[in-house]
Amino acid sequence: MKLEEIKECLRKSGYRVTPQRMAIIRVMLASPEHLTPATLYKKVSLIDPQVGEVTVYRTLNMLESLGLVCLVHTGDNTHGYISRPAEHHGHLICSECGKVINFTGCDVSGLEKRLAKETGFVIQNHRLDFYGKCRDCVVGRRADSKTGVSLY
Amino acid sequence: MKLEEIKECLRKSGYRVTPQRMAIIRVMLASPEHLTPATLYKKVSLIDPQVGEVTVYRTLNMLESLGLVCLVHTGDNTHGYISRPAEHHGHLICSECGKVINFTGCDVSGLEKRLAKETGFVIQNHRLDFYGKCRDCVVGRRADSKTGVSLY
DNA sequence: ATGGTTGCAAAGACTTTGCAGGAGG
DNA sequence: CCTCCTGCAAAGTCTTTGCAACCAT
Repeated sequence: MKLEEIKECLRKSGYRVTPQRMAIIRVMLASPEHLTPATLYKKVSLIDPQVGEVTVYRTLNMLESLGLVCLVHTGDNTHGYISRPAEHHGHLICSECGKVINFTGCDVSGLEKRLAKETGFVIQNHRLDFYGKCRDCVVGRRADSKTGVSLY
Repeated sequence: MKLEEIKECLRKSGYRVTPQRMAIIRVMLASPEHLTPATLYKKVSLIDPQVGEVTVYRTLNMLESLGLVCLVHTGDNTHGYISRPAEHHGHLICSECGKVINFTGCDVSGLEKRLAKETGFVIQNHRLDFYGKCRDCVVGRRADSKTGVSLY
């Protein structure tokens, strides 16, 4: 999703477009990997030291309620957010460095129908995540994406 | 998994079998739904008021590291644990009352192979969760499983 | 102008840790 | 008997809230 579209989405939903929010969204869009609130805050601070950590939390909550970002759980009781592509997708999560790769084409509609029938659930959404080690971590090079604060 | 098997598993792993741990495990086995640490603590307190909340946390961490319980995320930044059946399974999570139903037969091996090839990931595990409303919540009756402290 | 937003500080919720006494093997 | 375990309290971490000033519209 483009920055302009997101601005439109905010305005339409009655939210204001502020420099802080734009800085946060810009960092999210530029990051292929998931970002914890703390990491996001550090990255945002690099491009706009004026943004407070509280605003990061508030903005993330707002973006999630609008469906513009997506919550990703990474196994060890931590979680991060990633900007949501237009279509439904799943995640490939590296348990070593925390890298998250999106993928599409997770067709589970057959299973979904079966489960709805068997359980009476009205299914609204699903999440399919794979956990493992990414190429870099398998060969030993340790990507620093978890702790690093580089902007991209 | 049966209580006796779990005892065996603890002993084999060098952990001791204590009344506190048994009380916690018994509650987990008796609960079809996921339990947050706080809820689990309340339920355990009903059958053994001597067990401290800290022990619940420590025991959950131990059980998870042994793979005997399974962490379930329930959307709104909360999480719970559920005892893990022998075979791999996914979850059907009710966003209304928090009920969790396990299901099996989530065959995603084709997708898994494709992703491993495309990304170089070594995939070790996956999680497939469906979110929606359970039969009870759809028809309006509100199950009290989220806040209730009844033992079963 | 005016009502949503921000940053600070503080409170709140959740989880882990240090330590002395106690219990399992 | 030795080591691991427990409970308490305290500390630590993460997230939310109250409030006055600020700013987008």
